[in-house]
Amino acid sequence: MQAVLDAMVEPRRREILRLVRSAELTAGAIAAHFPDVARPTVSQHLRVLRDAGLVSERREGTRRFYRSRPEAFVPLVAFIEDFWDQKLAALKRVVEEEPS
Amino acid sequence: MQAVLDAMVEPRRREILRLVRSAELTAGAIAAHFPDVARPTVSQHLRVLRDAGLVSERREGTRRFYRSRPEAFVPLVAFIEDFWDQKLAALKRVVEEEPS
DNA sequence: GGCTTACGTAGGTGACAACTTACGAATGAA
DNA sequence: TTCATTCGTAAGTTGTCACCTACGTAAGCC
Repeated sequence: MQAVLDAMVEPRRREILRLVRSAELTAGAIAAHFPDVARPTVSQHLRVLRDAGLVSERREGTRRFYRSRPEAFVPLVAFIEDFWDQKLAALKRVVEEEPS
Repeated sequence: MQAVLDAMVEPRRREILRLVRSAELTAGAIAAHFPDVARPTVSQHLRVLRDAGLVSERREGTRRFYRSRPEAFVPLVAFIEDFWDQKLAALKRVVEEEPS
């Protein structure tokens, strides 16, 4: 989960995730969406995303296709859902112990 | 959402969130859970969490009580859920266009 | 074999963030 | 008012991360 958060905290990496969430794109196509950033930088972003499991890589000749792996979000969502549960439990305790 | 991620990416800040998710704690009580970190550092972490809306602050005399605000996770969860939806939609398209 | 295309890796730079010690502000008690 | 308690703020240091340019690798084409 640390790796997932490290990857997600960078705005450009989140933008990359949005690009490949419904379509498989090559590294070049992805880089083309960031004219203000050099291509090797995008390569590094893709590596971080891949190491975090947030995207998968498929090689075809010299090209590499990337697409999102939403499964990687599961631990993060579990972490957050824990908060909702605990909050509700705490609220319940308060209500029961202090009837208005 | 950027502020929420910036706050969450720090392991100690996530630990603080866990501490105050089911109980209201003072800054001192929270700092006591991190013997290897100076108290002002915890103060700074609390500020980041507060600015992100992840915790609320209540002052009582010289003490300040903190507790978690799970509502702050909503935009992040919405972002992630978008991926599940798009993934399902993409899968549906593939299935319909390429009947086994 | 040479050349092009597509992409990653290496190494160095600048900015930012987490940490520290020292100090300040505000409340409460003697 | 003086002192202690509780906590935040200020300022400086260090490590990490995003970025760049230069180079390396691997596949396809002439």
